[in-house]
Amino acid sequence: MPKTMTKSAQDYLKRIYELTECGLPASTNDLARELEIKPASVTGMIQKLAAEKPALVEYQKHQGVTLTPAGKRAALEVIRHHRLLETWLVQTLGYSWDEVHEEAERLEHVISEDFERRIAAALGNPTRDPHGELIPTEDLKMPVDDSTPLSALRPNQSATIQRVISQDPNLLRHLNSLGLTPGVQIEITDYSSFDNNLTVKVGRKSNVLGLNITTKIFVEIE
Amino acid sequence: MPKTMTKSAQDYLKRIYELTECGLPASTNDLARELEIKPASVTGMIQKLAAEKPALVEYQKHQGVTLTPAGKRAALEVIRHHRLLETWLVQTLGYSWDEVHEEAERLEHVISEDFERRIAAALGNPTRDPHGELIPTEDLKMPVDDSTPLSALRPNQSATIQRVISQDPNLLRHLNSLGLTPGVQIEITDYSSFDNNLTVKVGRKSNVLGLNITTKIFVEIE
DNA sequence: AAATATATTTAGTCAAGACTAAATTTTAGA
DNA sequence: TCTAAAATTTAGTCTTGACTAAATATATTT
Repeated sequence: MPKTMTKSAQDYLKRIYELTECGLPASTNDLARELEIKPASVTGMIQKLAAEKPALVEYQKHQGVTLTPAGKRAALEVIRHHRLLETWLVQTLGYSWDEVHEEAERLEHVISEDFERRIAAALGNPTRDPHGELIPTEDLKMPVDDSTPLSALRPNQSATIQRVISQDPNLLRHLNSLGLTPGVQIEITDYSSFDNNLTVKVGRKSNVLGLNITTKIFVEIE
Repeated sequence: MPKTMTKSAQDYLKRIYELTECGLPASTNDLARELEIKPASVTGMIQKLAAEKPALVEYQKHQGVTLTPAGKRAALEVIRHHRLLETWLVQTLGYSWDEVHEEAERLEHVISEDFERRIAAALGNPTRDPHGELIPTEDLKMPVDDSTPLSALRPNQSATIQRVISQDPNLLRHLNSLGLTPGVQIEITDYSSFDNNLTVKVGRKSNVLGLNITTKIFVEIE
């Protein structure tokens, strides 16, 4: 049996950041699901994070958690590490975008600020990672993203793929085989209001995509 | 006060490997000093390592520890990671040889075998790290080193520096400024039997070096 | 060989971060 | 509104890897 994996404060903060991006506090249950640990364990850790000298989270019993400014900075630091690492694994070591997540997930906690600056510089201070996710800046601000879900497009609209929200290797490989990766130009040629399927033209090939996929691809409309 | 730093089994095995390279078992006290923890803590961990399903260390009360074959493989794995990482930090990110140790010390525990293979390949499967230390091979054998301490040389002998045994950034920077780095050709021009100082010529410059330094530099005699 | 000094081990604590089971709160349904 | 379901928290346990203090074993010195 797999020995119980312990999560760092960094893991909690990163997940809380993700879960609260919509503006709502993160619930204990959601956090537990994301972190793959039991809700009771989450409650315990959250109480600790809220009690830190500069509190990292805002917490009221039964009301969920949000990040304090200090907690948000810590979260963005880890996310910046993660996304720079993914970019760098792809660019310099030939990883494909479906292989990088796990490796970055471990490295993100141990690299120094010096290392972070060196890879950022070596990569030319990229703004997006291989999935198209925005990389927090060195002063720990998250750039605003104004992309639209592909599912919102309709026939005759053209767009450029900005980001793909998935760490599932199978889906990523599938999308790669369809040519649906960040930076690629696409055109909508058909729409079925019955099942919400979109027909998307990439180059000279067309693919019919269901909602399950089109909500995970974000584009910039042209 | 600094919170108590916990060491992994990998740290123990690596230190035990280093301490037992001379052929003798490693003592509890020596290990405790290397790991910067208390001897009592070492005893506890060693007992656990000796009790693992395939034992990682051979241990008899009051007699010190040695590595079992399984423990030795684990140690060489970590050492390979460390040395490949140091090499790679220097070659691809512009670290200097006095800056790499700390970073590699953290990264060595979290990189995957895939990552290891990728950097090894990208570096052309190097045999030595930036300090000239031999890198264990992929099948986890430590190559034999036949170098001689510089302190053993006498006037009129020429040699090539193979390795420098130190992680002290100050000493490393000093040696770098003297041009005494792995690969460099040197010649002995003088020897003082009074204080064991050697005069070493590098290029057209000569430096008088004391025993404290000449025992840390290993060379191949020509 | 005795006596002290040094090294090592044992015993008992502590903190982190997980878990389970039970208690409690909140939310939703009738 | 009252009750059942779902979510959350509390209480108490476990494991890991440190620590201190005390006990014991080995080494050194005379």
